[in-house]
Amino acid sequence: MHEVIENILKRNQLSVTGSRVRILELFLGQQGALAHGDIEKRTGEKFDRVTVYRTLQVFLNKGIIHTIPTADNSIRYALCKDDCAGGHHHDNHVHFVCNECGSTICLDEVTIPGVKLPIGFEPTQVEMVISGVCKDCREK
Amino acid sequence: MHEVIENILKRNQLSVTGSRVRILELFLGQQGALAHGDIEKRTGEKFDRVTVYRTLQVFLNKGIIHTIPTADNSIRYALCKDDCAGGHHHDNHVHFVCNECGSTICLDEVTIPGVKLPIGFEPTQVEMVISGVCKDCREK
DNA sequence: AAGAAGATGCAACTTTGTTGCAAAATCTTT
DNA sequence: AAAGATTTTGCAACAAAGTTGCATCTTCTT
Repeated sequence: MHEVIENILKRNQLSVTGSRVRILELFLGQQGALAHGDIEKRTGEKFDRVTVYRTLQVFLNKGIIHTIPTADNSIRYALCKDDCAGGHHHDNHVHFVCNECGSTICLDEVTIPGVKLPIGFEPTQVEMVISGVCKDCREK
Repeated sequence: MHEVIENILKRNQLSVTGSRVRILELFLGQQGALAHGDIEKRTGEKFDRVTVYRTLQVFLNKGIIHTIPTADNSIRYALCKDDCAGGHHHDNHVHFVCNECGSTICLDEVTIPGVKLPIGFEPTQVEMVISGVCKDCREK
């Protein structure tokens, strides 16, 4: 596990530091997405709020994580699949937000269908967020 | 114009007040979506910040406007088409965010295609946001 | 092991959003 | 058209979220 994390960091020319390792651990340890607040809580407030902000910012710039749009105000972050290059990365899967448990899940296997835009509009990125009840909550 | 606005308000059992009229004017006077900040600026800070928040909240509850999810943190609001009933309204069109001019546009004529979710997931709402370059910016 | 480069924590601050309450505006009724 | 009931508004105070500068501490390089 720690091997994998060091790898991610080094591949992106990032130094291996406590907060970066811990935050990547969190992302790797679950399939869903994390909001800033989640991360603060789950690290046991071990790192400064500012450090978490800056770490996430760095990960975003490097394309290690991506943001997920939500209808409510909160930014969610999720790990990118390996082939996301810094900055412009391709994040063409559907995101699911569960209204019961609040978790956000990347449905990597569900590809976003194409749409035909009116003439003149030139798309560069497509996001699709589906909210409802997730598998785990349905089974309860 | 004012006729139309009064109509919207009365249809929703809302009293006709300065801020409500002005804010609806803004929405009707352009095709895109507005963030809270836009509204404050364009009203010339004539209304209290709190009033704007509360007005938007009321419009949301009545289904006069709807929110648009964005990957950055800002909530955008746009007018609903007439047939949105209070609370649960159907907002099944694609939203477009222009990276040049920053405007958010409802593509009412583009319907969100259906997707097949993995077993167990039960969707209640689907949002689709496409970013890129809008028609107006392309033509420049 | 030492120096350079980079990351962290702290403090102070800005921006964004919320709540309670008194004053003001709107609507209803006569 | 005015009085009273009901809503809405603005203010103040607060809470939460995010940012910046700077000194200190870590990490990386050689």
